[in-house]
Amino acid sequence: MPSNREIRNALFEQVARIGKVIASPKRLEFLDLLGQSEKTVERLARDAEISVKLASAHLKVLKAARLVATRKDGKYVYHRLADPAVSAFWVHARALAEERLVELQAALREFVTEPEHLRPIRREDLLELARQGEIIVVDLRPQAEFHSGHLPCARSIPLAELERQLASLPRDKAIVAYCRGPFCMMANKAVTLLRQRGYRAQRLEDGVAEWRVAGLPIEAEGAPAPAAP
Amino acid sequence: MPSNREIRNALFEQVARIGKVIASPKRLEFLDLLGQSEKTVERLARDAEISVKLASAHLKVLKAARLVATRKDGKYVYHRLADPAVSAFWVHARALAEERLVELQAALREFVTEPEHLRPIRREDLLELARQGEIIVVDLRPQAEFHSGHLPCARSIPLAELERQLASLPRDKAIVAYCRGPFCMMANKAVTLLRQRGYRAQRLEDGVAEWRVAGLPIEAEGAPAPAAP
DNA sequence: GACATAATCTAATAAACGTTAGAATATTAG
DNA sequence: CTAATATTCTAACGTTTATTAGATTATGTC
Repeated sequence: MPSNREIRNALFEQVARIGKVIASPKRLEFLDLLGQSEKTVERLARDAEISVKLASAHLKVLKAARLVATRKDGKYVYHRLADPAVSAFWVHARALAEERLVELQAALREFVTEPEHLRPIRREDLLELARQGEIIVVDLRPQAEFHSGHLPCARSIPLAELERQLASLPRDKAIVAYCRGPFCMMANKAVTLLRQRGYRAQRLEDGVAEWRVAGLPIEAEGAPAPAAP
Repeated sequence: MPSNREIRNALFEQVARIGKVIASPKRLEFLDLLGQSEKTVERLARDAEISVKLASAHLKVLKAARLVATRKDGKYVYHRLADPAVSAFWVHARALAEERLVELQAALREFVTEPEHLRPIRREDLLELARQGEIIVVDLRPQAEFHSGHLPCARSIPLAELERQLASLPRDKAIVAYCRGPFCMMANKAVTLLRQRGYRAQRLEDGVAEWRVAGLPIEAEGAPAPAAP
C-alpha cells in the first residue's frame, strides 16, 4: 500500500509528463502545425525544417502522451491533435510565455510590430466588417489547412499563389491577412507584398486556434481534406 | 539579420522554456502550494518533503521563468506566484493531463473515488446551500492559506485541529470538506474522520485555484497573513 | 517479385537536468 | 562581536534527453 506521499508524487509526476512533452520547441511547433490540419510525418518534418527521423521521434513522444493521434492511409501515417483541448492548451501556454518571458516579448516585437502592420481591429469587428463585405479576409495557409478549418468569410489564397491571384483582389477594399497564428510569418509576407502593390493590407495575428479559444466560430469544408504529402 | 526560421525557432524555444519549468513534479507541486498562499523556502521544502537546498534550486528555476516572485522580510524570503494566470495555467495543465493520461486517471481513482466520498454536488449549488446554512463548508488547510483566500462561507479548521474542534460542528448538517485541490489529501482524511464520528461528510475536490478558474468568487481576509515559518 | 517511398526502430554520442554535499552570504538575537 | 537561522552558490555525480546514422518494416507501383 503506497503512502500518501508516494501517491501524491505519482500524481505530480504524471502532470510533469505533459510538461516534458511541451519542453521541446519542435514538439510545440508540431502542436501548432497539427492545430491547422492533420499532416504526415514528412510534411511536418518539412514544415518544421527538421529530418524525418527526428520528426518521427518527436511524434512518438507526442503520441505516448496521447496529445497526438494517428490514422494510417496506405503508405502514409496522418497525425492529428488527439483533442481540440490540446490546441487550446498550446494557445494558453504561448499566452503565458508571452506574458511572463521578456525575451519572448523582445523576439516577437522584432518581427510583428513593424509600425504599419498594427492590428487596431477587434476580432468581433472584423467578423462584422467581413460579413458586410467591407473588407476582404485572406487565409494564406496551404489549401489543405484552409479546408480543415478557417475563419468565416475568409478566402483561401496560399502564399505561393498570392502574386498570381492579385488581379482578383479588389483595390478599393482593405485586406486582412492571417495565417497559422502569431508565430507564423506568411501573413506578414503577404501584407508586405500587398502594400508594395498599392493595396490597403493589414495582418490579423490570430490563427484558427486563437479564434476558437476566443469562442468565435470556425468554418470547415465538408470532409477534412487530407494534406498533400 | 536572423532568418525567418531562426526567429521562429527562437519563439518556440521561449515557450518551451515554460514547458521545461513545468516538466518537474516538484516544481508543479510548488505551483500548487504557492497557489494557496505565499511561503518561505523552508515551508515549501517541508510541504513537498524535499531538502531546503533542492527547494531553493527549484525556486531559482521558477523565478528565472518569472512564474514566481519573491519578497524579503528579515531572515525570510517569501515566494508567491508572479500572477494569478500562473495558477490558472497549472489548473489547465492538470486538467489536460487528467484527460489525456490513462495512468493519471488510474492513480487518481485509487484515492479519490472511494465509494462514499462522491461529489454529487454542483459548485453553484454548494454556494447556495452554504449561504442558506444548509451545509457547513470546512477549509482544512493551514490557517495562513485560509487567510490568503478561501471559498465564501467556508470555516477554517486546519486538519490538525479537527479532532479538537469536532464538538463545535452541528451533527444535523452535512459537512463539505475541501483543501488544496484534487491532489491534496487533507479533505479525504477529514471526511474519513467525520464519518467515523457519525457526521454526514463529503469531499469537494476543488481548491481555491479551481474555484477561481470556474469564475466563482473567493474571499480573503484583509492583509494576506504571512505563512508561519 | 523487384523497387521506391514512408515511416519506424536501434544504438551511440553529446548536452542538459535533478540531486546531493560543502562552502558562503545575509539577517537577527544575544 | 558571536552564534544561530535562513537561504543561496558551487562543484560534482548519475540520469535523462535530443539528435544523428544505419538498419528494418510496411505499403504501393512497375
